[in-house]
Amino acid sequence: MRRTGDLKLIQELNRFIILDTIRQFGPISRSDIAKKQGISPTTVTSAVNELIRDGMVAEDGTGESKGGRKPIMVRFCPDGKFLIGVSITNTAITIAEMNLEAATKQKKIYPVKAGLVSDLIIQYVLDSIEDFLQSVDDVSRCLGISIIAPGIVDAASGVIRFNSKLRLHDVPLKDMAEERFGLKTWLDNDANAIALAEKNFGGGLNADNLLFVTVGEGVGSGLVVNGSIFRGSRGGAGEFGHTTVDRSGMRCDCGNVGCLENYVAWPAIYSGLLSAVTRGKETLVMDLADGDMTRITFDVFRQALHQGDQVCQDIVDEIASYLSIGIVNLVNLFNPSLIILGGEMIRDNQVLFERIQKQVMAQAMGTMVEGLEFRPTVLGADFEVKAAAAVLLQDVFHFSL
Amino acid sequence: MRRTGDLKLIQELNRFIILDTIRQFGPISRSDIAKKQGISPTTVTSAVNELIRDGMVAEDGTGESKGGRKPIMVRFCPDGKFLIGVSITNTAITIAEMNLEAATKQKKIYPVKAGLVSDLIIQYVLDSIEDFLQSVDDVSRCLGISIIAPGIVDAASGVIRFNSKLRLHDVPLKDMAEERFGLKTWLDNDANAIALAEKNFGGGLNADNLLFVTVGEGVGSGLVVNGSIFRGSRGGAGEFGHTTVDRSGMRCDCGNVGCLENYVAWPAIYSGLLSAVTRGKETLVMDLADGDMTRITFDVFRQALHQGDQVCQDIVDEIASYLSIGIVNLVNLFNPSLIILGGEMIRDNQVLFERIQKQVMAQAMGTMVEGLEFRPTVLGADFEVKAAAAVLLQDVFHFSL
DNA sequence: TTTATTTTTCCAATGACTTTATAAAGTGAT
DNA sequence: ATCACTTTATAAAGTCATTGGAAAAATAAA
Repeated sequence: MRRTGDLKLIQELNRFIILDTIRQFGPISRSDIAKKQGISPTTVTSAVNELIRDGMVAEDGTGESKGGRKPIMVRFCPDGKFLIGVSITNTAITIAEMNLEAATKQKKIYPVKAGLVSDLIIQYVLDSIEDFLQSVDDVSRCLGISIIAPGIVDAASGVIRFNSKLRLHDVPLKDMAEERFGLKTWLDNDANAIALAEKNFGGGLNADNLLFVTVGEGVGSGLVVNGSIFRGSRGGAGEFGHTTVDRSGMRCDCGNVGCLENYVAWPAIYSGLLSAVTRGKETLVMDLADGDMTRITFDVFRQALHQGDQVCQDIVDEIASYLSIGIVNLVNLFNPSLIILGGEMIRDNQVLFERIQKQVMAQAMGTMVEGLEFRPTVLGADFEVKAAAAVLLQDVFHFSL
Repeated sequence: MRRTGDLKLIQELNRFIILDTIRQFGPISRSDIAKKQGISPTTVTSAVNELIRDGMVAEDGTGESKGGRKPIMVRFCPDGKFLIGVSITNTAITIAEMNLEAATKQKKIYPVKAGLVSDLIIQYVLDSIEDFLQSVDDVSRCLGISIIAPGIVDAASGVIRFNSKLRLHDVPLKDMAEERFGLKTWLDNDANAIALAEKNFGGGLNADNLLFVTVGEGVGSGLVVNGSIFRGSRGGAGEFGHTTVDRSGMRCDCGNVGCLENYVAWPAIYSGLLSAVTRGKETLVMDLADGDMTRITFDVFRQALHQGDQVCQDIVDEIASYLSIGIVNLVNLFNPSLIILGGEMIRDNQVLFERIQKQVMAQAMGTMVEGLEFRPTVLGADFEVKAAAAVLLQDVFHFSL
């Protein structure tokens, strides 16, 4: 049943607008809030008083008089409430307590042992959250738990629909968490959440349509459309890694041919390096890995590249070429105003970054690249839990810091 | 400035919910509306009476008693208000007066002479609307004018940003029309509008994410995401025709390589037929065109195909192959639940339709094709103005008939 | 000191909603 | 046929978040 209009609705809406105004423009006086938003001073006063009672806002001294009584400034109190962010990956469960600005107050990492999959990993996630909640005081001020996970996630119903590595299939994690902890819970896809966090906390404020592309072990993408995460019909959108870029390319596990992931993700790079080595090509990677090919990692690759290794440079050229085709397709379809590149492959790889940027700007349609910007990720170490926080804050407050 | 909450807002919302309920479930009694939507009977009564005064709703006899007083049924009156739909194409301006169910009451077609471009075509559009408005009575019951046009259109600001054939660049058509006619005006891209109309009037009701693909003179696509049109950052989204499907393909005018449009749109087909003829291949098309290659049209091609012409069959195979790659990419990115195929190339071409369907279902990712449906267009002859109506009705009433 | 101005708050009025009550019009058992 | 009960529609009264106007508080400028 649709939400109908009643007095509670308009109050919620106005409280929300007023809080957002304080957050964005604070410290600010009650009078200025009223003027800025076209709400009567009376309403602002009562709303602000309530927000002060809730601990979300506090008075903050007096401002400069403009010819009369000095204004009493009010400011946003990000520590008035908090939330729990949870990130599930193949290697670790990261859990953090964060305030309303997604600043971490405490964080714990629960390692995932190899082979911990299916029901067991879900139990481990829930047990880890329970453990974490021990160290949290005043649960009444907790807005809820936000969980992000790789794979195909149906955010609306809170179900992990599919994750091949963790062997998850239709896991109603949101309901499970809500029942166990009695806290409202959100669940979303990791790349989408990171894209949202990049927009809201990472300086993508002016970009209503933002594309996040990550290249590492695999290829992922997250899409923010009109300010909120774009999800497909049942959450399964943005499988950028499995878009065809070469119709005469190699067959992929997914059933298609010429999938992007097969050309630019680490497994492809690794096998490219091996084949170069076996063909006797001169490359620094084997030296840097002490002759042990199992020790060829991203870092080794990056190091060789920085030292001018030709094999690595050729590989980067090829990655840039394939990735650019994929990104051009996305640009022509979505017309984003900001593209953020992340992941191990692009980190500390200025050459690749610039090559992609140049090629996309040249090949995408003219009207699409006007004003199109490229940026590396800026979220830093806590990006996973920040991403989780972004999902919750967007839903509760439409926050974009 | 954001809209703030006031009493008017809740009234508008409730009126809207009540009207929508009557439209969807009518004839229905006031009491049933109240129960269905959780609004008090009193509110429903006063809202319905107002809607009756506005001519949007009428009483419609009495229903069966369920043990008490007989209910007075009310029903939706689609003719209570009307709207003007305008479609701009390279060959004609089509204008229609339609009711709230997008049923045409009158329609005129204003032919566009070749070479009528730039400012002149815009003047011609406005003059045509003025002419059409002469034959409309009671402008006070007109909701407004909705215009759809090909090219890159910024719906939010009402500007045609770019149209190469009509030589339009940053034309603020919405403002021009509003100023001249004093009627609220909408402006949107044609393919997007058609996609929305297919969803709202064409039986795509259950599909919140719908993809519309048209193949004819060019390749176009429209995308409905979460029930409303997906537009890029400044309206320029869905340039499906210029997504790369073959990285080693031919260079396109747009600056990219291997663009879909170069393989599946009519100009490509036409030159393919010509080259077959000049190479002396046996084909029916020349016979059907009376030996005059300028008379080779879609119809000729279709006819030859239906008569089992091998050259045409091979071409259809190739179109299906390329188009499927493009659509698979879209499916993997957007995860739509319904794909609607339209345009001259697909009309009356069951073979192509089925081949695309089969190939996409086989090559797209497994989780994406679960429940994915394919359908041909169902809008019929007035599809252009119906599409325009869909844009307006969606914005004013969120209507989906 | 007086006056004007700005900020904040109190209070009554507004208006759209809900609840409660009432009337109208029916069903069905006695 | 009568009476008890339902269902539908509307009228009257009550609720509550808003607004506008007035008052109070605090300050600058004359």
